[in-house]
Amino acid sequence: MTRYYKEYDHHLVALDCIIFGFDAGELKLLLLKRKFEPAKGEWSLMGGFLSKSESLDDAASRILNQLTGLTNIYMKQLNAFGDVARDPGARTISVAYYALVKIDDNDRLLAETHGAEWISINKLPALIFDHSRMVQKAMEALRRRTSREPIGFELLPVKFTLPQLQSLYESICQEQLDKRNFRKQILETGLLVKLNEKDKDSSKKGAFYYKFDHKKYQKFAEQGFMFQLKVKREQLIKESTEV
Amino acid sequence: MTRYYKEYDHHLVALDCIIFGFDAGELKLLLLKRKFEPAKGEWSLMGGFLSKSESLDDAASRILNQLTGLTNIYMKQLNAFGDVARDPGARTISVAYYALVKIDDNDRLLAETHGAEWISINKLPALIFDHSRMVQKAMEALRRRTSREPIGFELLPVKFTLPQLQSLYESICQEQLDKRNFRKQILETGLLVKLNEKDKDSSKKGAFYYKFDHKKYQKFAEQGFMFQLKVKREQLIKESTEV
DNA sequence: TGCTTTAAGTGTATGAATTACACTTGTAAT
DNA sequence: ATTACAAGTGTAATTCATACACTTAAAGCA
Repeated sequence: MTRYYKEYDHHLVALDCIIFGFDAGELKLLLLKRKFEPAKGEWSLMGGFLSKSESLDDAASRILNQLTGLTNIYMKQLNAFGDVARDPGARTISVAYYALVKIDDNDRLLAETHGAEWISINKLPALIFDHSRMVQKAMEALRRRTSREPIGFELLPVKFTLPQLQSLYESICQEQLDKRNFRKQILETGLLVKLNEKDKDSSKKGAFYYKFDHKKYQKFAEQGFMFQLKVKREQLIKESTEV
Repeated sequence: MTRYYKEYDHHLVALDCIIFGFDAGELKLLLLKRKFEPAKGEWSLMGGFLSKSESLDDAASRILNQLTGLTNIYMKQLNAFGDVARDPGARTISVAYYALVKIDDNDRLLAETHGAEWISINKLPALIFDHSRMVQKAMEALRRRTSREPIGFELLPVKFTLPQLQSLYESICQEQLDKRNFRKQILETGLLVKLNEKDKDSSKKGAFYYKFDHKKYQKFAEQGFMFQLKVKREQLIKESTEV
């Protein structure tokens, strides 16, 4: 395999995962305290190194799985970060991925055994290296993508209520939405199926559960149609410094 | 520097540049015939390898400069490509960048000495490895970004006419635009300055030259305002499969 | 039992933005 | 002087985004 290009430098390639979850009305990140030097004990994203035999995507999935036990998770590459001194341990290129997971109690347990914690996006501690910048970029990417694709559902349980969904969108956009306009818009897509069952936890009246119609969405997407939630325009414009 | 992480694999890291230009009413890419094995003689993006002492961004700029002699070019990271067998020469991670350049005759000359050619986006040859996929993604990124930021100007001479600008946008969006609506929209931004001079090449009447008001845009951008050209919405939605 | 409390759920009217559309103008060439 | 060609110009119709307030269902408690 390595017959060519012999004369060029070789580099460590890391993967870092920005893992988003939604719980108790808050958008959260799964962070951990670093267990090794350098910067041992400081808050960090979950990361790991690329090995010869795996693709970037595979490596990112493996690393997410190590921490959460989860597979088949919505994951997208964010960006490669390659400043010379970004990691004081060694020259390292890091490819960041963001993941959207449904927080549930099993995963919560596994994460805890790794010393990981779900921390609200509004209360993030300082992170090592350039991890805060990665998080910043991931938030922007998430916002832009959410407005074009129904990825919010990746962060909610299979059954969810409209108030929950709205609250999720509000967390992502960092902005209050009008209840009636939100419901009109989201139901207009025809991608939500109303269930004959209510969530009684958050109110006496109870809110109907809905589920997302993945099959229908699939069909639409294939035909070139895509979901687009219209958040106030200025919001998107502000966030659009990145591709 | 390399005290930590000793036990992990090291990798070749390449940079590949998708170089966009606009000429004769067509959006073009600067491509070259590969001068070395493997895949010698086949069409390829301009690329090179990352060295220990430079950041990804610096390396991408260096590589663009090698081919075109240009500096201070609009360049953005697109994505990292890391399939195990993407380059048959060796396991290589490639970070792709796209660049927007103003094609002019000097650069054209330099590029030619490297065996590079400007080729219309509509007549692209087969490219080596995963370069076609990179180009595909770059087109999508360009489209999305163009609708939010006035980067079209990076592809035109300092002085340009509105018909030229419209033609550029049409090439990028792959769609006909209405002349009156386009002019209204673009002039409404207040970012174009009309010059007292006409381009007579393309018509007897001649079209007034305009230039882009970078300073004014800068001020707007700092205040959170950003240019947004409204291409037909479906267009953008279709293209939004990537971040 | 009925009164209170709480969040869920519902429709319309106004203004803004997008779209569609056709004729006139300026100039060079004949 | 006439022709040919692209540049340049405005308005009306429609669609979309926004703002906004009351009713309903059910639990808890007097």
